[in-house]
Amino acid sequence: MPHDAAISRSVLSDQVKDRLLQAILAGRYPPGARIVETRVARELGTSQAPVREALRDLEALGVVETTAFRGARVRRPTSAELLEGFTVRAELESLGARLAIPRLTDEDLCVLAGYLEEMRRAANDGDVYAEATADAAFHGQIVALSGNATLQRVWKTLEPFSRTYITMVVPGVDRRRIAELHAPVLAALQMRDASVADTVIHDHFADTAEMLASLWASAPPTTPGDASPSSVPSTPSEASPSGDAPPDR
Amino acid sequence: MPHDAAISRSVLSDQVKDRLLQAILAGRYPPGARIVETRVARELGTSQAPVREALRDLEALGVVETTAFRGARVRRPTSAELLEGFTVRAELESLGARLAIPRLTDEDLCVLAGYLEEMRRAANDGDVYAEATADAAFHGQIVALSGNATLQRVWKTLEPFSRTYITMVVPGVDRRRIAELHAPVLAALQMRDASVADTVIHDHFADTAEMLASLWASAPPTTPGDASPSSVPSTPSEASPSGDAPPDR
DNA sequence: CAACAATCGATTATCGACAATCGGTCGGTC
DNA sequence: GACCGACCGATTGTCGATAATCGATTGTTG
Repeated sequence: MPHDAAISRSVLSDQVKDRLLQAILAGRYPPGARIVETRVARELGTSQAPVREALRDLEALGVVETTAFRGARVRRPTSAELLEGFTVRAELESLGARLAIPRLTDEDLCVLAGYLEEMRRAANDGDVYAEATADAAFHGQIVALSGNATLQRVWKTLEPFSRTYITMVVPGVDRRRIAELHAPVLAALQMRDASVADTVIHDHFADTAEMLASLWASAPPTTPGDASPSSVPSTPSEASPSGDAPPDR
Repeated sequence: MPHDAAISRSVLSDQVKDRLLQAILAGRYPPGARIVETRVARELGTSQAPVREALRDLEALGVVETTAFRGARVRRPTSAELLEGFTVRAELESLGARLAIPRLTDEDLCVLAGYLEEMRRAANDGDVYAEATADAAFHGQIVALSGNATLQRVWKTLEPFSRTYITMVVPGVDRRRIAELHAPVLAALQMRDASVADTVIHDHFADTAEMLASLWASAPPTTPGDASPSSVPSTPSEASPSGDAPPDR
């Protein structure tokens, strides 16, 4: 009953969107890289139209940024912008928790605990992608359990934006520590204490922000010669990460 | 030049988007009405593509709802959904105020006061559209002054959704009273007291919600009998001008 | 008469082609 | 030699046409 996003995959635009998002999350198309409609269309064997729509969707998600007649490029949020995102997410998710708590069933809590367990496992195995997915699922589940569809809608436009860059911009972080940051949140929900949950969620984001900030102190993500040196190689296209002017070829 | 929303209007999709949004806000295309791409394209003398993109944008704004292969229709949020939106907005805008207060200049406060004055004037003149615009500007200014671009982005995806239905679904409300609901918010900002602002903003939305709820008690917007069929009789000559009689009355 | 399958009209999703626009380069002028 | 304006290649924005899909209708069968 809950799963509704499995069928109707016959819409090309959606498939293209997923492929592109996956490629961005995987590190191809690093921040600042340009995404050319016609080229993607050729590569995927489709027409320009589905790619175009996919890019529009990605723009709504805040993953890419498009300018009229100048095309789309992967957003390169400044560290300040990422922290901003945390501030907003803390507010939204603590609202979500507050609304969810009176409605929580034991089953819901089991699901959340399962995501946390999955995060730990993935962190131990070094499976960055799986961990990011479980992380997103954990936070998303809290918002979903709030029963507030509008909150859910707003949150969904915000989440991929932060997940993208947490996954790739910060290669040196201790993933196990990130996983453990979620434990107090789960605990607060298990106690069904809204006030504690509120505090703990704000702390969660503050801690994460602090962790990122300390990393940036040594390897700021906005300086040239920056991010993801290891994960860029695959595509034939250029995508020189530094200055925003990668003159093609 | 600071004004950036005047130029680059050569993009048809944007023009179509504005036209459609305006038409929806004006009451043509009442909630639940279907919007047919090809028909709109014919009416506006464009191709299907720009209309399609415009609809995608409107969907991102939450104004319309599209299903694959079944097209787009104007969202008809339930009263519960609208209240949900208020809950979220209260949280976002109180965050905005908290962030804005340490940065507020006297000039900023004058601008806000100006919007409030404009609301009062419009409410007295019975200019519903102008009042809704000033209302949106007031709230938007608070969020803008927060200096948090992400917050602003998220808020912008939420606001038209509310505004649409406040403007049109609630014809009988006392607009002057709504305008006055903003006074305490301005006062709190003038005192630069974040805690008071937080309380007052939550109250503002709670009051608005209560006002709407009491109106719905007499004329609930979701009752059966108003469903789309009768009201959208595909009259080939579209949209009888000036208040194309929304279903109920 | 009810249930079901094939068909039809309407509309969306996709395609391939074309025009509009951008950034940059090359040549000309002072 | 520096500044300015017209071409150039590349890419996006728009178009018209076609294929794919949906909902309803109609005809058939028990």
